[in-house]
Amino acid sequence: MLDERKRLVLRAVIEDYVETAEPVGSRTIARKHNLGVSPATIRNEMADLEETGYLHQPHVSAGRVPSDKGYRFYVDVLMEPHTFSEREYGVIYREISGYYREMERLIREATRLLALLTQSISVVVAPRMDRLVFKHVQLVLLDENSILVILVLQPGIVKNKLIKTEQSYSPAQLHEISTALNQKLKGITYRELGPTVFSEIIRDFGEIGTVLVELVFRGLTEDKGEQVYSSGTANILQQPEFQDVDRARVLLEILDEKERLLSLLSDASKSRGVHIAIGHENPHEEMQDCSLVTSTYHVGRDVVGTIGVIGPTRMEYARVVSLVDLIASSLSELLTELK
Amino acid sequence: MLDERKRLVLRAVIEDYVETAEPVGSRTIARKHNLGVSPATIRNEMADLEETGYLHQPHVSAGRVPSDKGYRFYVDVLMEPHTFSEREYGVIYREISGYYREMERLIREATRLLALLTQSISVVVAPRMDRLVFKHVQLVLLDENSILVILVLQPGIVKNKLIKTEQSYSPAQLHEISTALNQKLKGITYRELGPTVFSEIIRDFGEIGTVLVELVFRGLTEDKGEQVYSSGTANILQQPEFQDVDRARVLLEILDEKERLLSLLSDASKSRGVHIAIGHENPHEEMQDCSLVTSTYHVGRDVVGTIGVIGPTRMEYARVVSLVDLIASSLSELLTELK
DNA sequence: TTTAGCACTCATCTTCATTGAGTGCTAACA
DNA sequence: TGTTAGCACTCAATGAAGATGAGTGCTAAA
Repeated sequence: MLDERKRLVLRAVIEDYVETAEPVGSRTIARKHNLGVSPATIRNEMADLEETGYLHQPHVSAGRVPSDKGYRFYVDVLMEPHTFSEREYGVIYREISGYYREMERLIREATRLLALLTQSISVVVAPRMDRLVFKHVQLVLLDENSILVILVLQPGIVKNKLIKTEQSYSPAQLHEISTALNQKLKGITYRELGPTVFSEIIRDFGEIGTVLVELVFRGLTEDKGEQVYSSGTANILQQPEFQDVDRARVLLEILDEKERLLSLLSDASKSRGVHIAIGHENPHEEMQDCSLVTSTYHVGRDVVGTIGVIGPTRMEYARVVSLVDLIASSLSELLTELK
Repeated sequence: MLDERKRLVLRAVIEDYVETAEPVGSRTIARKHNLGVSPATIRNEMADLEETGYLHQPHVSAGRVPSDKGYRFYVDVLMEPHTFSEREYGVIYREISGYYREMERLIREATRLLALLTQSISVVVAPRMDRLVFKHVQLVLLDENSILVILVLQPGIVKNKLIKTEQSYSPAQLHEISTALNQKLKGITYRELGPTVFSEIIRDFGEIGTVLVELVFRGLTEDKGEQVYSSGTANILQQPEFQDVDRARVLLEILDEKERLLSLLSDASKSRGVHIAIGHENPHEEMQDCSLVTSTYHVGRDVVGTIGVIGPTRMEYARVVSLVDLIASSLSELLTELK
C-alpha cells in the first residue's frame, strides 16, 4: 500500500485540485502544505503515484490531477469526515422540517437545500410505494359511476385515483367495501400484495374489485409511483469542468429523462447508507466524469428512497458526503415522525 | 409604415437569421429569396430598415440582425401561421391524451411534448386552485386525533391534507360535518370563499372548523397550489446564443426558482390566448435576450393555468406560436373532459 | 429608381514567437 | 540510500501580426 508520505502527497494533490481545478505541481505542494521536503522529492513521489495509477498527468509539462482511483483511495482512506456543529445541524434540520406536513414538499425542500449547500445538482427519488405499509383505504362516491379511491400509506402519504364503474354503488355498499378492504390491507405493504390478495379482492367485491385491482393496485405496483426530482441544475454551470456546453448538455439531458435518472440511482439504493460512485465507476457513459454521492432514506426501518448529489469528480467529498448523510437522516427522521 | 419591398426584405432577414443564427447580408438575400432586385438595392432597403429600428448591425462590416422591434413587426404582421395537418394534430392530441386520467401527468406530458417539438424550454403553471369549483369535500378519520381532509375539485383534481385536532371525533360526527360542508361549498370556487363562509365554518364546526379554515382553506388560497414545471432545459444549450455558459446559467437559475418563474408567467396569464413577449418586452432583465410564447388553458370557460415556451429571441415564431396554441387547446379540451 | 463597381471596415482565422509552469534526469550531498 | 539542487526540456497558453473575406456605403452610370 501507500506509505505515509505518499498519502500526504496524494491528499495534498487532491485537496489542492479540488480547490483550484488546475493541475497541481510539486512546487505548489511544497509551498502550501509544508511536508518538510523539497519539490524534487515530491516530484519523485508524484511520479510513483502516477505509475501506480493514483494520479495522472494531462500532458508532460503540467502538474498532476487525481485519477478516479486516487479519489477512491481518498474517500475510502484519507478523507476526514466533515463534522457539523450543533448549530449547523439545527439550522439544516429546521430548514427542512418547516414543511413537515406534506411529504412531497418535505422531499423537495430537502433536495433544494442539498443543492444549495453543495452547489451541485441534487436528485431525489420519492418514496417507493411498494415499500410502504397501508394505513387506511377508503372509497368515496363522487357521482353515479365515479368513485374516488383513497389510499393512506404509512408515513402519511395519500394516493388517490378516480375510477369509473359500469355498475353503480350506494354509499352504504362502498362503506362496507371500504371496511372489508381495510381489514384485508391494513399493516401490509404493496410488495406483499400477491396474486392471492388480488383474486380475493376480485372475488369478494365483483366489478369494483376487478377495477380496483387493475387500476389501483396493479397500476401502482407497476410504476411504483417513483418520482424523481432534481434541483440546482444551474449550479454545475459554474464549475470549470462544465464550461464546455456540450458536456453540460449531456448531463442535463439525463436529468430531463426520468428513466435514465432512475437507473442511475438504482445501484446506489441497494446498499444502506452513503454510497459513492466516482467517475468510471459509474455505469452511464455520459456520467463518467461525474461523481455521485447518494444515501438512502427511511421510514422507520424500511428503506424507501434515495437522495444524492451529482457533481464533477473533482468534488469536496468530505463535505458532500457529510451533507448527504445529514440531510438523508433528517429526512428519515421527519418522515418517520409523520408516520 | 413599411412598403411592400421593405416587408419582404425584413421578412427575408428574419427567416434567414432564425435559420442560421448568423447576421445576414444583402447578397445572401438576393441569392436565396429572389426578390428580383440586386444586392445593392437590398442594401439600401436594409439601411432604411436599420434607421427605423427594425434591423440592427453588430458591427459595420457585418450583415443585419433583427431587432426586438423587427421581431415584433414580424409576429404581428408578417408571419404566416403554421398550420398542422389533421395527422399531426392527431398525433399530438393522442400523445397527450394517453395520460388523461391524472391531471398532473397530463400537464407534465404536455410540457414534455412542447419542449420536444420546439427544442426549447417549456414551462407550465399547474391549475390555480382558487379558480376551480368544489365538487366534493370529505373528512376521513384516520386515528384518534388525525383527520384526512379530501377536496375534489372540478376537473378531477384531488387535494388532501392531514390535520391534527385536540378534540376527538367519531366517524358519525365527521360524516355529518362532511355533509354540511359539502352543501356549503359545492359549486363555488376557492376565490368565492370569503370571510363570511370562513366564519360560518368556524361557528358551525367548532374546533375542527377553525383548523379546517386555517390549515386547509386559508393555506390553499394563499399559496394557491401554484405548481410550476419546466422541461427541456437541456435543449437551449444547443442554441448558439447559449454557447456562453454564463448566459445559460442565469436562465437556468430563474427556472430553478419557482417564484421568479411564476412572476415571469404572470403577465401572460392575464390575457386570453397566445401571448408573445420578445426580448426587452420582458420585465426580467436576465430574460431580455429571450422570448416567451405562452398561452392560457382552460377548464370549461375558466382560465386555470398557463403553458409556454422560452427560447432565444431568434425563434421560429410561426411554428412555436402554433404549437403552443395547439397544445394549450388540447390540454384545455382534455381537462374539460375530465370534469 | 436601380444597379454595377469600388474602396473600406472589421471580425475571424492562421501563423509564429514568447512565456512560464512544470517535469525528468543527473550529480552532489547527508 | 534517500534527498535535494540544478538544468535542460516540453508544451499549453498568450498575444501580436498578417491574411482573408464577408459585408457595407458611396458614387456614378444606366
